[in-house]
Amino acid sequence: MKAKRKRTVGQKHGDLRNELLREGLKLLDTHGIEGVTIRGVAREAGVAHSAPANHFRSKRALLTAIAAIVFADLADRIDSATAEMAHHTEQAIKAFADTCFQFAFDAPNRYHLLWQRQLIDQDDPAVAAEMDRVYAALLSVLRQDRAPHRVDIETDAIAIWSMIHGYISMRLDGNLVEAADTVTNLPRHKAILLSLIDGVYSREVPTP
Amino acid sequence: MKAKRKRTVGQKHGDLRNELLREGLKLLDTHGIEGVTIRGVAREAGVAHSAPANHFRSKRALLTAIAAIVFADLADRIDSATAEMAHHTEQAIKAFADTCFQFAFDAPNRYHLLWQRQLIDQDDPAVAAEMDRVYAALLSVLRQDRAPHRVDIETDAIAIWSMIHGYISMRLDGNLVEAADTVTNLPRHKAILLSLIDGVYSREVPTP
DNA sequence: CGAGCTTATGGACACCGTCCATTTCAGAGG
DNA sequence: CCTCTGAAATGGACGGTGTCCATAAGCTCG
Repeated sequence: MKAKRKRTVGQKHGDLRNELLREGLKLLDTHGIEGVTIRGVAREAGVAHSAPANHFRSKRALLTAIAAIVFADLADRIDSATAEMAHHTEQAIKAFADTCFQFAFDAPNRYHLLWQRQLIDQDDPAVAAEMDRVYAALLSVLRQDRAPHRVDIETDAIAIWSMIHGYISMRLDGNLVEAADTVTNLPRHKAILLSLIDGVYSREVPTP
Repeated sequence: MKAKRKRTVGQKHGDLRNELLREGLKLLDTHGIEGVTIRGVAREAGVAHSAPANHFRSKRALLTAIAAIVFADLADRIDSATAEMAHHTEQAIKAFADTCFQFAFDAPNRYHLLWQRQLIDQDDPAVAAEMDRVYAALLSVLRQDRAPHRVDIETDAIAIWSMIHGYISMRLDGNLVEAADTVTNLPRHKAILLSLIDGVYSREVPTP
């Protein structure tokens, strides 16, 4: 019966893989994406510089594994936030957007990592699964309590996600906005964006 | 009178600085942002690995100079595209958005570089000036032919830019969209986005 | 107990950005 | 004309990185 048993955790170090991931998240938060390095996480974990190679075949694989954790966290938050609003579509959309805002502004480095195709493998099964959970949550919110005269749900999802992600990116990267603006006007901007999303949700079908 | 004269161009190499920038743009297009390296541009230009140090104090300075060129190109395109529509606000907004789409999908690496705060110095005078030109073009478009019952122009600008930049980022990074979708549906998505922008432009004032 | 596999180690290599001393050379001033 | 100066280019060095390699250590199971 132990034939298919999971590998025993207690090798030399015990649980180095997760230890490396934890240190990677710490470095990500404190020193940015550029601060996450194979030798760095090894150093923080107190092992040789080449030890991580046994758990991650490349730096890309390490960052991908970290991104999967971050994605799962985001998906969890979105799920629980929208679940409370399951029967109120408009509130659920707001909850979805607000969860994204909160997450991105609380941990900008984590949010950034998720979309860096150059650095992570978005086709990785774990990453793709968690990304699908986020997308599925948005679709699920849009699916319920739906007016009959709308365009298809995917189109609404693309539009809403464009606005949410675009505003977050603009704020995190400082695009086209004065620096003074970025701190003081966050609540106002959030309200505007949410009203915009309302507009998307209740607009007519565009002429094709 | 020659005391304040500009430095003669014909030093040893003649025009190494611009040569390095040209090679940098080539590497950016062909090998992505990660492919642009000080030693790389020096190699392509046929000079010593430390020669660029005389013209760019750091890699950040090199990438910033490249970004300034790219920004200027984008601003030029936007200016000429919107100038033709100077008396038709709705068409001008579409022209602005379409120019951004075209630019980003034609040269994704260049577009990406513009917003990488980690890599370039957005407070650099040249970069900031060109970024302001883009923002000014959007504001100028919104300023003319304006209905009286709107929110302030900056708010509209933020909303419109969020959608344009968000949609581009989503497409370039493959966010939440199936790969098959990304190629086939571009014209459709563009139409949808433009109709969304119309919605922003003609919406009512949100409750503050 | 010993075989075998996984894991950890330390060294090596090729890059990279940056700093440094040195050399080269165009142009200014005597 | 000739020297002098200072910017530009060179080559070497250092520390850091990702990746590969041979080796050693430790656990599991036959």
